[in-house]
Amino acid sequence: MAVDETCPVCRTAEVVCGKWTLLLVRDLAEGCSRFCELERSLAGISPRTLSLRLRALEEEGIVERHTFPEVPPRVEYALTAKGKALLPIIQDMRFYGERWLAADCAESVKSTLAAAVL
Amino acid sequence: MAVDETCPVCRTAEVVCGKWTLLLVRDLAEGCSRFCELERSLAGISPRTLSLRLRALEEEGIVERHTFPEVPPRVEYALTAKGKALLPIIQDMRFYGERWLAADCAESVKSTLAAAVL
DNA sequence: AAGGCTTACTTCAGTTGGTAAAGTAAAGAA
DNA sequence: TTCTTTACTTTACCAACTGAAGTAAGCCTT
Repeated sequence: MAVDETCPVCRTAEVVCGKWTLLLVRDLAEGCSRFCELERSLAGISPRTLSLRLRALEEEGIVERHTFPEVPPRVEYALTAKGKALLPIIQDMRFYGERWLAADCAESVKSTLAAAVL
Repeated sequence: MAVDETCPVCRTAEVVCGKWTLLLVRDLAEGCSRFCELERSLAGISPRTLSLRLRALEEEGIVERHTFPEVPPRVEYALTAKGKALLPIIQDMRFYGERWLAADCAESVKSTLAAAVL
């Protein structure tokens, strides 16, 4: 990616800015732990991307992977402490989305005005 | 992108998860306002990407653009209130980067252990 | 008068990252 | 014997990003 490694914001951006990464962390935090649960929860993700993302996050020490030698195979994923430490970012994103990116877009102007008043 | 529009985290992710977007917002917050300043600050960004990103952020109401009809041309960019509202996310990312992604990678294990102790 | 200077871009060809659809393995159930 | 389930991988394709170069516009030097 060739971004400045001395900047902590850049380092975090490299970890976090892949598509789906933060949504995946959120779902893991909310209790989804299996591949197909995550696949269903992240409607639209391709299994290839989910697989790549999980592997990358595992390498970075953000998720832990536990395999159970059963049939059909069972694999569970969980956040490490390093992964859970990302949750404040997600909480800020939730707040921002609620406050500034209203689901019905006509409201966004109103809320901008409301913000100016507050 | 086909992500769930009813989820505020997803809505924010769509705005924010382009490469460079958050770094650009950070630099705008820190006072960079002109195209070439941003280009220098975001070492490695292509002018095409910077241009596309600025336009997209302008459309989303995150950045304001002011052109001055001078020669050589001058264009200044600034964050709107909606743009400044992204700064807590960036602050969290800075904290995460400092705490969990140490510049000298050998330290990351140590800091994980330190975290477990705290 | 010719050419260089600066800023703020655009254009083009090429690489990287993500998607869609299908395939694989393994063993118990019908 | 074929069907099911889970957790993927494979292949081919498309969209986003990169790097290098080019453009416009007018003041400044030679």
